[in-house]
Amino acid sequence: MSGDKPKTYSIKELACDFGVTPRTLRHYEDQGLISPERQGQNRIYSAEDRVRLAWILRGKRVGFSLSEIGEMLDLYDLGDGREKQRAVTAERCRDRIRALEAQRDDINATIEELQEFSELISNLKRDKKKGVWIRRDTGQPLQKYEP
Amino acid sequence: MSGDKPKTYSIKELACDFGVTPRTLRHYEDQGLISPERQGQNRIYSAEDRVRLAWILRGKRVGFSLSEIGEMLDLYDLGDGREKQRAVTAERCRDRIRALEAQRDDINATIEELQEFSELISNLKRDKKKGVWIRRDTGQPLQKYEP
DNA sequence: ACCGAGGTTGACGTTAACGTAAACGTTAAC
DNA sequence: GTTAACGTTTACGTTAACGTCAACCTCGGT
Repeated sequence: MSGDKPKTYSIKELACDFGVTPRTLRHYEDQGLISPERQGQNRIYSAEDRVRLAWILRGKRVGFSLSEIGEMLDLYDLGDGREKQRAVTAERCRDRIRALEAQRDDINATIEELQEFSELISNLKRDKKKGVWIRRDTGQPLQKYEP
Repeated sequence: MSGDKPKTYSIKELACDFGVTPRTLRHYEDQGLISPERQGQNRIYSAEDRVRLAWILRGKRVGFSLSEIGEMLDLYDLGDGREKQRAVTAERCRDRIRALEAQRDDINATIEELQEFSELISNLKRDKKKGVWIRRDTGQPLQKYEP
């Protein structure tokens, strides 16, 4: 009735859906990040695999290595479920969060500096007499890094 | 009076100040990211070099490659200062900003998911009868990824 | 004179994350 | 039946960002 054909994907389908190559997916499998089912030899990817892959790729975009991503995915598998183990898992989770927050701060700082700089050079003009660059807003001449 | 000894740094000083190795600094120099002065053979790093290095390392932390960082540093040197060139520079700047903002969104999404998950496993408890995990808050059993 | 602590330049090694190519099997189309 | 389009495994190649090591200089101290 409802779950007749849960929609699966071939390796190439899934790959170009996400803008990567089949080789990449096989590589992720070698690293234990995804384990699609098989029809004979061929890999069959499920909707869950899609979600996992999305996670992996976002992990990559924010700068994690494959093994780090592997660890994080392992967290989702909850280990053996013992209390202690779960406490460790939760703590690792929070570590990651802290690292990500620090990274976000870095990004914000970088954005700000780029923003300032972009505005600076957009507002720059030439003082014909002195042959020097000055800022249209403050009228100040350019300090460091004069061209 | 004011600028007597503008404070310089040896390679090792600067390196451990930033928690990297001298080799790393030489490598960055090979890639054209910093060009310290020389006293004979020895490298002498200035305060400006320090700032540059800080920029480089933050660039790394947010996931840029050395060559990308190189391009960004080149931006600061303003090319030859021609109008067109400066327009290009400013646009590239804004491109970078957009990329960084996208990355920040990714980070935020990842943080949120980790947060949710961390809370989930902290609130998890065992249903002795059924031998299954349920959530302390909702009372719901665990769905996907059961251990 | 000698040593150790710092510096230098090669140059080769390593790791991660794939790319690329070879050699092969399967299925659908012509 | 053969060609094309897909898949498979195995294995070597590549790039980035350094690590590591050798072989050397040079300076202040004892």
